[in-house]
Amino acid sequence: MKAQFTLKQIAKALDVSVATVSKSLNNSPEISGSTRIRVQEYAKSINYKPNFFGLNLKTKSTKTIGLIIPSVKNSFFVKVFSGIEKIADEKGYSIITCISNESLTKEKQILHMLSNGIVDGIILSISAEAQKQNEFNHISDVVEQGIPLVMYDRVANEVACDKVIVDDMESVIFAVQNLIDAGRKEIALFSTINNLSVGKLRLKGYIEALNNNGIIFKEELVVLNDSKTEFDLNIEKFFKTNKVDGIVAIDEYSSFKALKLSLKKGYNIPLDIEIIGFADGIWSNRMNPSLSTMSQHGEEMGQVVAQLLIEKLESKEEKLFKTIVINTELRKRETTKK
Amino acid sequence: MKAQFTLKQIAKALDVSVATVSKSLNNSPEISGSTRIRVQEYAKSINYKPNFFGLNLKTKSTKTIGLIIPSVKNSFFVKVFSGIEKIADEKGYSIITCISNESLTKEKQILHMLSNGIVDGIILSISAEAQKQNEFNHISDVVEQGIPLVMYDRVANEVACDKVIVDDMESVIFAVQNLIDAGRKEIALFSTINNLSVGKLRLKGYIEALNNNGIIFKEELVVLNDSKTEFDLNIEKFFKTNKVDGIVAIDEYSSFKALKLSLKKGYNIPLDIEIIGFADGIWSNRMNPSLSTMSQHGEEMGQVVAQLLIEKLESKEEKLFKTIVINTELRKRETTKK
DNA sequence: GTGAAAGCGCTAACAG
DNA sequence: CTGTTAGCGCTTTCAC
Repeated sequence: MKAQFTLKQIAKALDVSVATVSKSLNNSPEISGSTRIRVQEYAKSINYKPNFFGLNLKTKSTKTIGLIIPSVKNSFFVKVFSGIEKIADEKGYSIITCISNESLTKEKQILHMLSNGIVDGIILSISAEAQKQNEFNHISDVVEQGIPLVMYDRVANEVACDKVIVDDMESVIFAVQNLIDAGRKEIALFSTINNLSVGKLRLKGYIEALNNNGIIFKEELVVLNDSKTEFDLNIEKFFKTNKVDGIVAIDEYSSFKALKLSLKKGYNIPLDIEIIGFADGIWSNRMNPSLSTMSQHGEEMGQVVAQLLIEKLESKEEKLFKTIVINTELRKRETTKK
Repeated sequence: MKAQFTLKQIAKALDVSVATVSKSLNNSPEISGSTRIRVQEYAKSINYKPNFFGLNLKTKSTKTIGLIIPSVKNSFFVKVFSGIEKIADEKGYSIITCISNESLTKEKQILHMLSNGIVDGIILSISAEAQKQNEFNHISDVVEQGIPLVMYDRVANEVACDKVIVDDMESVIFAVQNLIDAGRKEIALFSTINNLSVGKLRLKGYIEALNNNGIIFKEELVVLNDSKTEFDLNIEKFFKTNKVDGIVAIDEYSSFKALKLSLKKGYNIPLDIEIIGFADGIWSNRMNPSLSTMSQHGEEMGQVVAQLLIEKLESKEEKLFKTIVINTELRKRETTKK
């Protein structure tokens, strides 16, 4: 790579000092109009760009945010990413994106890598493995080191920091209540994320909703798994042995399985059975029939997360940690009745 | 943010010089075993991390790659990203991800931002706007500045650099031939990406395939658009006035529209009509019926792209520019006959 | 074996 | 108004 131009080179070319060049380019009033313009024009003509490292070594702020995503296979995270990127861009921040791939080891590596001064702050959603093993010290370490950190969606109470979450429990209560109000009696719950905090909260919501309506919880109507392969087996069995008139599926994978297998079983949707899933809106719309979902407002969540972090970065005062809850919303499509 | 530990602090704490600390941490043989170990252990105990900027100001290499994605709404790019990230991670590189949102202005900004030394090399797929306006000077500038750059999927012949593309024309020839071989006579082509080079190549493939089989090209069987809203209008009209027995849809959006509207029209798929799309595999599978697609191997493409760039970064010699073509593959699902 | 010193590109306090 | 100087955190050459 050819060397970039430096202040020194400009200074020599124009026969002024480095300081003069620096000040001119920064529009310092100390410098006379004429030299300022002369320097600026020359800099422009050679396409001068201040070196990122020289710059930051001094100023300490990099205007860069580290983002850790558990998986890009999950379209929710892609949406959140998109929201974060939007705000970051507006505020002049760049994003270094890292994928933990649900691995604890990888998550630790990334966090270590990001805490060398390359980013001003970090945005993080916890990997499945870390949640399963309840290990969060690597995250607390970063916080204690003084790097502003915001957790989203998958958070850990054990870590003292800002958080942005979805009203997981309430969202499922709402979904189940909706089916009950539509006259449904036998409502199943599907999940492939029972290892995640959000999965557990959503299950709680299901139980609560049944309780609220005096409906007895039936173990056989609940298919809870950590993995897709396991789920695939159980769900086939489920449809063979059970007859239900409503399904709430609390993650993307189980949502589409619910739809596919209901069709396969010959159910008329939404007459015989109504389904409410948790899944990407665009794709839910593309289905036949289109799938009703609890929208988690992924993009909005990303925007809120980014705003929260940037606020923190740009205000000096140590504020207390906030937890912001994003409300979900039922998007009725063709798998529920009007 | 609390200050990171620095060499200076370690030096003071251990009552040695900064140079000694630096050398010890870098395992220089100049330093005696005992001090080396003493320094290393102390550094570890305080969780010392070398400052990114101090480091790079001297060495120049950042082990960071800049990635420019036109849109994350397109799952193909998300897959490519995932492949790039995988290889980068393996080779110890970080990724700075930027989204141009199909905007030329944004693309220019990003490129400018990335060429200040923060990244060792750049990976880029051109925005729709740049392709439409045939403006690539901002990209050539970067290349001329000496920053290694690899373009993927949406490339410009005007820019001299490494490229990774898909066999767009051949893939459509293959898809159309497949339908013809299955006895289909009236084959439509749907596109919402007629502004992109890949869209034009795919259209060419369609025409070529018809030619190869002595079938006359009928303008009315082709729905070509730049935008989704425009396409939505035209496609409704299309299904009202035409009867076809095969569809090749060359982008994700038109693929699912083809499926949805064929079902709506009451076609029996794949008996009355066969459909081959270009779309994300996972979601194609989740459809009812599942959609047959030309798989573009997004993840593999990403891996190839990353490998190509990193190879370039790590070899001194100026190699000639390569163009690597990734072969597509027909994934038969339920919208084509066995 | 260890340390002093220069320098990477930039900013900023201070002198002139 | 302009220039000198020091210093950010690190590596590296060269003395000691």
